[in-house]
This record gives sequence, structure tokens and C-alpha cells, in this order.
Amino acid sequence: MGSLWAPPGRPSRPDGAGALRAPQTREAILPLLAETFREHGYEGASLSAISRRTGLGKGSLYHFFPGGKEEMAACVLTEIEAWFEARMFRPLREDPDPAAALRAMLAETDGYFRSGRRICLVGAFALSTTRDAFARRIDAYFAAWRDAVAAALARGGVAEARALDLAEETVTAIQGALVTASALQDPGLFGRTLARLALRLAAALGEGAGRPT
Amino acid sequence: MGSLWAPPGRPSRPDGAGALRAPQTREAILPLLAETFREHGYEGASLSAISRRTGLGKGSLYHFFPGGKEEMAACVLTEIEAWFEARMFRPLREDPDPAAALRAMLAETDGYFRSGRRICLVGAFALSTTRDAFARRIDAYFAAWRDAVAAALARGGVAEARALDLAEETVTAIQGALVTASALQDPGLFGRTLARLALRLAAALGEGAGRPT
DNA sequence: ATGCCAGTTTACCGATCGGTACAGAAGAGG
DNA sequence: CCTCTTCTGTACCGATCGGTAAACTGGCAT
Repeated sequence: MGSLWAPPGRPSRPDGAGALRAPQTREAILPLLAETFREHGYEGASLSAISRRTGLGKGSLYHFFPGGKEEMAACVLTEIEAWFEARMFRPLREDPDPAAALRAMLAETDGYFRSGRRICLVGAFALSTTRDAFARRIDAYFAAWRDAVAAALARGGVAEARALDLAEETVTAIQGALVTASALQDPGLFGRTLARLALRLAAALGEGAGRPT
Repeated sequence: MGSLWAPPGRPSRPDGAGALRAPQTREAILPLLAETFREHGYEGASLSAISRRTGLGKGSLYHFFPGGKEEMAACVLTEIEAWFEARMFRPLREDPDPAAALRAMLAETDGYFRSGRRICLVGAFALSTTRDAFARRIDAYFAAWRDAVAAALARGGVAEARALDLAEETVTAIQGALVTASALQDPGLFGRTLARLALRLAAALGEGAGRPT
């Protein structure tokens, strides 16, 4: 039976560009793992679902991730952390133009979360007992996001306390929009939330720095 | 095999642990079910966990909820809907003093979610594929909340479009605060979010109705 | 050609999953 | 006392869970 559908000759392409066939590196697998965890949550993402999504049998999965499901989730979190650090947090902290960095952050947010059609894996993990297994990393992710926004605001002339408060509001609003957009199946909601945040951030920057010297 | 040692009549203790007896009505069970679903999510809440939490064996659970886990979750949702409708949505729509109703809503929110130490079950359901099983009810819950807030604002003199926008922001911010408060284990965050919302709602009401005659 | 080796397949493990069957215990009413 | 109904404990079901073991594959350097 199995010999029929099982492709005997596997073209092992060293180039990992093609996502059509089974990916053969950890890096290529991670996005598929992430999507599976997003859809079903950590507990709900069974190995068979992962196997189906990735096209890899259990043996292959355990070859790449000897630690099993927990290692898979940990690696996904690492990749997410790296992405946000490189694309959002570092620019927020270092871009010479804080206002532009904040606008770029909102644009990246809209892209990453597909205008609200995709959820935040870290936020979803935070809501169940899955949190316990990754508590430090979940905490660090949100703290880094908030602090990066606050740093940009502060460099833009906003007072420290006000910057932290507005940063907290920003991250909170984004997470809330992911929840309500999913719940209401209303993609427009996410864009409206980001637009509100853009206005509010710009306003704070405008007040903070009276006139650029 | 087991016929030899199987005791035909196991005299179950009439009252061994007299302290907290198992609740014997659906209504009394629901809060325990809700808490179990909150902690583990729908998929993660196993019958054994539910059995442990409620102190009821499978036999009793299936006696009260013949439909199994899905019926349990459905009943929990019904109870939640009723609570919010009675304590928050109806007052928002009908209270002669909309400003007071909005303040009361925020206070009820703080109480219900234990200042951010408790999560929103409906929001958590919305984030995974569990959503599919309860899609209509999840959608209706958030829509009702948003529309009730908008109705209160409108009766307070806020323009229709502005009221809806602010209501959407309010519900979204509350949900986001539940996520980030859980993630950062920072209960203060929830209170700060509610305080921000109180200011913003009051401001909108203040603008909308120039001077009360 | 040979032997290594990353990668895969397949079968299997004990545990637990959600759910069912049913006998027995507990109360209520007579 | 007996009976009927309501509730509960327990054994059991097939399926699936996360995870392991080992045989096999095909490519590659020697």
C-alpha cells in the first residue's frame, strides 16, 4: 500500500528555497512548526498534525528536534525573538529618526500579523498554562517590545514616564487587536487600531519636542 | 482476567471527606469548569483534569453533561454571556446615566478579571482553532460588548461614528491588557489600562455634550 | 566497492485521550 | 420494608497521545 504514494526518489536539493517538498533543515521547518502552533496552540498541536504540516515523519522530526515538541516550540520562539529583535526592536532603539522607526514598527506589525489574520504565538502561549514552560521568554518578549517603543519615544523627546506609559499602551493595543480581530473575523479592526496608535505616537512626539533645533 | 479480584459491591464511602462535598447541580459545577478551561484552554482541559477540579467522576460529569466536553464548554459560555449581559451590557444600554454606566463597566471589568490575574475565556477560545466550534458565540460576545459601550457613549452625546470607534478601542484595550498582564505577570498593567480608558471615555463624553442643561 | 552517515521509514511502547456501559449507592415516597 | 429515580464509581473501549528503537535509504568520500 504505502509503496504507491511514497516517492522513492527524493531530490535532495541543497538549496532550501523550495517549500514544495519536505524541507530538510531546521530553519526551513520552523515556519511550518510556527504556523501549526499558532493554529492549535502548544497542547493542541499534536505530533501527527506537525507531521502532516511539515511532511516529515516522526523519525525525521525527532532527528531535527531530539527534545520533541518542547524543543520545537523553543526553537520557534527563538526564531520569533530574533525576527522581532532585528526588524523592530533594534531599529526602535537605534534608528536616528525615532518617529520614522515608530512608523516602520507599525508597518512591520501590520505585515507580520497579516493585518490581524495571524495571531501572536507568544501572546497565545501567555494565556494558557503553556506559559509556565516558557515564562521567562514570554515575559522578555513583551518587555523588550515595550521598552524598545519607550526608548524610541524617549529619544524623540517624550518624557520618560510618559514614554513608558504610551509604549505599554501600544503593545497592549496591538495584542488586543489580534484577539478581537480573530474573534470578530474583522480584519479592518487591526488596521484601525494601528492607525489610532500612529496618531497617538505622532502626537506625543509632536508635543514632547517643541521645535527641533 | 479481572473477574477474579473484581469486588462486586464496592461500598463507596458515604462521606469520607466531609469538608467540601462535590457540587451536585450543573450551576454549581460551571464555575469550576470555567476555571479549568481558563487554565488549560479547551483542548488542554482533559476530562481527568476536569474530574480532579470538580471532584466528580466521569459518570457524574456525563450525567450532568451528556454532550461531554463540548457541552460543558457551551454551558460555560452561556453562563458567561448571561453574566456580562446582566452586569455590563444591559446597564450600558439602559442606565439613565451613561457616564456612570461606563464607569461601572470598567469597575466590573476589573472585578471580573481579578485585576488582570484572570483571563478572558472567550478571548482565549478566539485565538486557537477552538474558535471554529464556537465561532458565532465568540463573535456575538465581543460585538455585544462593543455595541453596548457604543450605545452608552451615543446616549451620552458622542457622535455615532466616534462612539463606535471608541468602543472598539475600549474592548480591544481590555483584551490586550489581559494578554500582556498575563505575559508580564504585572497586575498593575491592567489597572493602568482601565484608568486610561476611564479618562478617554470621560473626555469623549465631556466634548460630546457641551453643557448639561 | 565499500563503509560511513545524515535522513527516513516503520513498527512499536505505555499512557492518556474522550466517551460508554452498567452495577451499585443514595434519597425520596410510600 | 420496598421501589423508583437520581447520582456515582469503575471497568472498559478504540483512538490517539508523545516518544523510542531499529532497520533501512541513498549520497559521498575514500
